[in-house]
Amino acid sequence: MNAPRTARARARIELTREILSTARRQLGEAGAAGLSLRSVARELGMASSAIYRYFASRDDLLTALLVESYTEIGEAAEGADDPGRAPIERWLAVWRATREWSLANRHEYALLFGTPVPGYAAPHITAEVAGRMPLTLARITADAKRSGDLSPPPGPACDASAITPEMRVMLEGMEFSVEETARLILAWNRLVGIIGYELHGHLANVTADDAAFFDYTARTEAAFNGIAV
Amino acid sequence: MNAPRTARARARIELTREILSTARRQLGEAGAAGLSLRSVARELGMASSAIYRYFASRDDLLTALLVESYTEIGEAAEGADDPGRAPIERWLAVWRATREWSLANRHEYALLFGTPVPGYAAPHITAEVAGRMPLTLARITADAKRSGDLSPPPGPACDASAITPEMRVMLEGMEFSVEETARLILAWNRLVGIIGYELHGHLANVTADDAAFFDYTARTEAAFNGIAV
DNA sequence: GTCGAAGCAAGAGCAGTGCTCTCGTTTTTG
DNA sequence: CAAAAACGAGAGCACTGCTCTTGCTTCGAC
Repeated sequence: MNAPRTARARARIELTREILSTARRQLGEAGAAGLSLRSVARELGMASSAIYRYFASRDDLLTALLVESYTEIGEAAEGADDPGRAPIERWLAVWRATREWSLANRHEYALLFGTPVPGYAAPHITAEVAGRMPLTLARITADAKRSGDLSPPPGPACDASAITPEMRVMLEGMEFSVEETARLILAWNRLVGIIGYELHGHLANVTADDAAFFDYTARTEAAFNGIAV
Repeated sequence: MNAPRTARARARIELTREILSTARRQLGEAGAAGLSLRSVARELGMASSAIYRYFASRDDLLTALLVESYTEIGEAAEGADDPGRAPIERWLAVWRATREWSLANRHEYALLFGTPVPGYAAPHITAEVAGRMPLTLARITADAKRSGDLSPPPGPACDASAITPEMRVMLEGMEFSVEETARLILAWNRLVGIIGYELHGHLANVTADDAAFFDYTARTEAAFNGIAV
């Protein structure tokens, strides 16, 4: 950890933070489409060209916000998990915390799981931080399995070749079967998907009580993953 | 059906079609973000301002493309369904057709199920046409139930108040229970969600054989809805 | 048929965008 | 102390969605 030695270096990280935070605020207000580099610069009282000393492009700024958001949703999920409680309680808590973060940060959710705005791939950089939320679900399932509380219902078989070896590495030490891994992937996909449906209005004329239906979904997915009520 | 009487009226619907089709092409190439009204006008050899005689705004054009895409994905799903076959075969065929349409029209998929680009709600206009794809799944399930082939596994209960009465109306005549309805909603959500994951790269380091994992997902969801192998 | 009204295409223009380049100024470094 | 690197500001480019005005064509009622 090298501390900033010069005053200029200190000012740089300070200004970087300020740019990021006002960009975050504008993202929360107008969404990714409404986030304007010039507007951020205007708010900070600097020339728009000066921003480019800190972020190479608008997409770079968005990527920074992407990483920040992944971290936040990961922290929300992890923070809601209390390993001392029963698996189903832990499961529900994490699901609810993820939903609540998403409802409170819908534009950030859209940035993470919506349409990839420009064309950036955001590759391995976010792989670490993007895994925190789904890993929380995996940890709960692994703990339940360790204590013998995992009783998944029967279902279709999944070919082992359908899942990457990287996935096995990511879940290292949890000793999941192929089917258990596949079901975890589906649970993660479900959690993101059902929130997306709620946020994007696809449940508008379908669901009357979104929170209740979300809870039903969470319990359904818990049961599918073998976590008993 | 009033046929266009004047030459002007005929030219109008003709030009409207041309605008829509070149806009659709540009959408397929560059995505919704890259769709430019001026560029469409340029390609058609007309002034950009002239477009506004046919579409009140860029969002209006996008909404027209949205309706068109909903129709296409609905037709793809319906067209893949052969009522003479076994429920599981029908189910898989519809799922695969929906996935294939989405892979071939990823920008259109993004328009339908991705981040709502501007701020348009696109309300009851699309409710009819948006329901075609999920209704195909419902019809298969209803047919299976009618012939006594529906055997859904046990699972959490869903409170009836969580689902809207409109949903009951939409599934009129199919006589689904609350749980069956809820599971259908989840199947529809799953189909869209797992395709979105594949398209947006969330499965990049997770899934090795996307088609195989999709089939596994389809079978899983079939079983959850009571459709036997 | 005539003639006013409506429909239409084109162009200029406004406000905004991302991004680049240049030009002084300031700060850091050798 | 001087060379070098970092920096902020401003002008400018090419683009966007959208509006307004200006003429021209077509339509429909008298």
